[in-house]
Amino acid sequence: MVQYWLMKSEPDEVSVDDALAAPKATVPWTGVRNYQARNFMRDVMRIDDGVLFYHSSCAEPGIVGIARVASTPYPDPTQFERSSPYFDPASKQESPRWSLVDVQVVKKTRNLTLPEMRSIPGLADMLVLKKGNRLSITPVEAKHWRFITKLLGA
DNA sequence: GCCAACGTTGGC
DNA sequence: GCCAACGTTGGC
Repeated sequence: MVQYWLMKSEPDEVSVDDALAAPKATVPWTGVRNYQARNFMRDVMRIDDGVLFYHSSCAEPGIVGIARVASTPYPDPTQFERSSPYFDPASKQESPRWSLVDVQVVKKTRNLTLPEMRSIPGLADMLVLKKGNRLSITPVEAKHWRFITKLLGA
């Protein structure tokens, strides 16, 4: 069964435009260092799951594109790169701690901003809007996916 | 830059 | 296993 996700990226690191410019509009979702988010990628996601591409930690946080899960999980290479900010000295090649999936942008949309999302009653119970939420990957209910993709004409 | 909220670490 | 201290996220 296809599931839906919201995945946060800091546009200073990888924006939706950066992803679109990549080969096949596909980027490895590097840098996740939270176990819950990792478990979603490693254990739950399937190829073709729907993804809301979200810009965080920026001037106008919001959903900026529709994407899809484009690979099965594999070890995040940055955990082994000594020069990377995501280097994890405790992770071993033979038992990698951090996994990721590839994400392919299907369509860039207008920015459905965080304030606009908060203003829509039908979206109020989205996990990403819950107070104190810091999780960079959250599951999205089918009703929310349908509402948002329709709203964005995607 | 501030700070609320939450996750992780490590001593005990 | 508890929990204080610390670090990070991310909106504002």
